[in-house]
Amino acid sequence: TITLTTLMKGLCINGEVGKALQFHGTMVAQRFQLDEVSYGTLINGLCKIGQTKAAIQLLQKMEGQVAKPNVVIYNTIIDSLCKDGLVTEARDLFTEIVVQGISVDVFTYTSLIHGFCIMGQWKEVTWFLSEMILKNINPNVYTFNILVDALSKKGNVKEAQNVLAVMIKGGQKLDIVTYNSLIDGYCLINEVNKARDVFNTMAKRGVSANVRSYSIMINGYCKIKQLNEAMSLFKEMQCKNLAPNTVTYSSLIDGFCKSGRISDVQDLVDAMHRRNISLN
RNA sequence: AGAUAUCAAA
Repeated sequence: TITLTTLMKGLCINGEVGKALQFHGTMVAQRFQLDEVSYGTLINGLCKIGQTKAAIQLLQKMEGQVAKPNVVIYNTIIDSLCKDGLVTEARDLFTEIVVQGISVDVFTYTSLIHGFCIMGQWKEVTWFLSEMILKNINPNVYTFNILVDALSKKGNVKEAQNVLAVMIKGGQKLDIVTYNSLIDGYCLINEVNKARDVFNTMAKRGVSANVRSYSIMINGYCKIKQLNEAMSLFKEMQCKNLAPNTVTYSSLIDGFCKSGRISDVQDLVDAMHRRNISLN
């Protein structure tokens, strides 16, 4: 079963969810018992290609099986519903499984909180946050990062900073995603110098910038037309063996275009070709 | 030894 599940996961990663399902069908026809992890793999495969409906159908098929849906499978579906913006449906499913006696966990709450953040439903965000804490399911770095990101995107970096303070007080280490989210928050309100401070502090705290951190900073500088600073970070990242990607180049190209520096744009496009970075 | 949650351009 483990071997077959690994194989199906491989097919899903390759974008061949259809083949994985076919394979599963063949197994079932031969009366081979698949377990909940196998079903979880397929359900996740469907969810990740935007087929939440089909995933739910597969979940319903499980209900008459020996392999019963577990919390991981429900978490997968709840997350997918949230990402589709169907937070009401996600919450209904959550209520239903709690009634069924399934022990929900930090994944369940984190997905729901993310969903309500995306929808801007802050009342629900705080509700689920307090509920999980009451149930002694402690928010982890993923949960906190979602809050930092959502507040930053809203332009509320002050509140985002408060979340960082809570994390530190609770002994939760900040990671690269925490910093990237906050840096982006400052860039979005055009406080690029503040963003740079956070970027520098992060290194001092032993968290090294990744390609995304550089892309965020470069984009911030491009948006305020500080192309020299953008280019200097662009060079710096490459000294650190961080390879700029399509997103990094897009920010730079956009910045140079808007400043009418077409020959610099040409150089960037040439560099992309040389490095086999796909243009989109 | 196998399945689920967080961050960047347009």
